[in-house]
Amino acid sequence: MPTIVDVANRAGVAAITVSRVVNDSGPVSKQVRARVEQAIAEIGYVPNSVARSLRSKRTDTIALVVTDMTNPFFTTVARGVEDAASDAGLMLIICNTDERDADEQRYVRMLLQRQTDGILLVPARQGVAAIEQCRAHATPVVVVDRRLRQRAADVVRGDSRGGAFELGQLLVSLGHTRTAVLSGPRSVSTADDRVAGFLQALAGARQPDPPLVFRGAYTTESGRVMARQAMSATPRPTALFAANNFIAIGVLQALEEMNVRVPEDVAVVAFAGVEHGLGLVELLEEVLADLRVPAFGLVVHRLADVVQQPGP
Amino acid sequence: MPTIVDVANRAGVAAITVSRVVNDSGPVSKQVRARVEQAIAEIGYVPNSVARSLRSKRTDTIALVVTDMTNPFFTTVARGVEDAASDAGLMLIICNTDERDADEQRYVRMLLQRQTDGILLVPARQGVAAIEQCRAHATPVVVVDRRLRQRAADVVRGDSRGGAFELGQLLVSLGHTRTAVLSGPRSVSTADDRVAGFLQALAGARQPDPPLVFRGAYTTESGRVMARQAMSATPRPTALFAANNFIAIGVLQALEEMNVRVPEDVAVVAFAGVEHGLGLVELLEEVLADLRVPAFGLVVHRLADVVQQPGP
DNA sequence: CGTTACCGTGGTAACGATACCATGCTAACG
DNA sequence: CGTTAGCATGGTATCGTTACCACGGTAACG
Repeated sequence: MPTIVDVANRAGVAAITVSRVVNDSGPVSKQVRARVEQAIAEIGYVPNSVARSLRSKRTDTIALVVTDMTNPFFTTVARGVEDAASDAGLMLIICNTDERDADEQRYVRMLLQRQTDGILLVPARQGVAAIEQCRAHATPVVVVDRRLRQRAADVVRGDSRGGAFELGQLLVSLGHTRTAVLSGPRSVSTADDRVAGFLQALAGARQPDPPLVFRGAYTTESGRVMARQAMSATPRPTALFAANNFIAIGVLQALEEMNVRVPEDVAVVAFAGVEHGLGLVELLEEVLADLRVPAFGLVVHRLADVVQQPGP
Repeated sequence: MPTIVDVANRAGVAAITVSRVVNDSGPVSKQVRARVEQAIAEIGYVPNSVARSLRSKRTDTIALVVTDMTNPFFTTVARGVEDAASDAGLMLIICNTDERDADEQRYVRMLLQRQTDGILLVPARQGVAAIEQCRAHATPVVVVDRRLRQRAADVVRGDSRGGAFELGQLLVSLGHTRTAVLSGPRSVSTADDRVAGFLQALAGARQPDPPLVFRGAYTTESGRVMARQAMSATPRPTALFAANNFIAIGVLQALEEMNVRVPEDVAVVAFAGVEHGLGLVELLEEVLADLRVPAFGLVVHRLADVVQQPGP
């Protein structure tokens, strides 16, 4: 593989001059530039970003660590991030943690070793260890789609509580008297917030029977299990609220297996639509646009209702 | 950020010895190993993969270039690839070309500069330029989900023609007499193959009216347009075959807008299910397992019916 | 005309790690 | 006891690029 020195020799200049031509990073006369460009074309020189990164300390690479990129919400987020990254000349590494803390930390460690310029993290739980690692390495992190107990990092997230509140109100307005919320793991902030928002909406409506609360995982399988539990309660719920799309799929599967018709026998609503995430995608695109400039420690948070300010 | 030399100084050994401890790449006595490990812990040393890659010429990074990761088929593929890569200690970069040759080439150029160890490519068209670039750079490429005219690279793909043939047979067996196939762009092999397989199934069934063929893009919008065109043909088709999931969504949207009921008024089938891709995902996982060992020039193709052997 | 200022170019030393070769030392063996 | 083998460790060069500093030359300016 030809190197910058090969180009330099062929063009009869110094390596640094070739570098100036390639990166447009200094003054080069028209003639020399032409000679260098010709030499590059002739020997098929491709600059080596690894060597460049070693000197410049920038890899022009960012990472998105999600729980599962198969979830359409995260797919949409990832696509938005990739578009923005691409516009900024960055490449995107994607990692799936499946909500496992150990994998999250393993990925973050690998990303730090690679000198990734910045990390967008959807923490499995609270992500404290991972965030701490990044901080120690002076690598910018932005937490996506999760609220943090400690204000350890900048956060960009959708409004889980508000969305769940609205869905709860919707069920109330439809006249449902016995509802169940089927949510994700404890200490995952979106799962907590969706339960809280839902219960808040129901609390105002003085129902004869209190809403049922189930906590499982953000998976289809868990959705099935919780749906069966919910439907065997007395009195039987007339409406189910699935806290994410996978749970919703599991719920629908279980109901079909049980020959329960939707919506005739039971109503199902879900915090699932990608539309809930669209604002998030746009926000992330802006985050990335900023990010380009010095680094991305200085993310500007724009929307107070969907965004949590970083700690002091 | 502490370097290997800092660790070495603190432990009172040479840098190379620290390297041996970190990578387990040579004999180190128990005592020295302990001293080094303590020094690493004390100063929080994190190895710099960029420097390592410069010497070792391996980045432990591969890339997946798809047309659109939002497409559930590619999402599934990407997830499978990421799992396999992760098991092999590799990280995964994802790129979206949106079927644009220019973006494909731009991404491949960037990936080559970064010394990516291997590229999984879903070509926008035939991908000749991109494949040629990789070859010139001696970087392994595997083409995914597309048939190539020239046998320029190893290929792993699903059976578009066979799948479409089966769907065609299904419609025939249901008694449909006028069908339409709504497919993707010309010279995209899956789009061509799905038309061909479908027509082949219909050809055996001597229909009163020939099947209609529409070619657009693999997008929702194009699906809507083609659906409207198809439904205004005389005689009106009794069944539509959407060649991918986005076209299928567009078709269903258009039919709803037109107040055409599915399946009462018109049947809709689609080459859309991720299930069509599951075998592909497993194959890719095996490809990656192989890849780990020397590089991945030597991909073993296992399934004659879904795989095309590389040229000599 | 002398000074300042910048343009164009190059030399050299890093960046942080590892490949390669060398060396001292202990253990095993006939 | 001498020789061989191999373990444990280190020195140095190198991967390909860019940061930093230096330097000659020309143009602008008072």
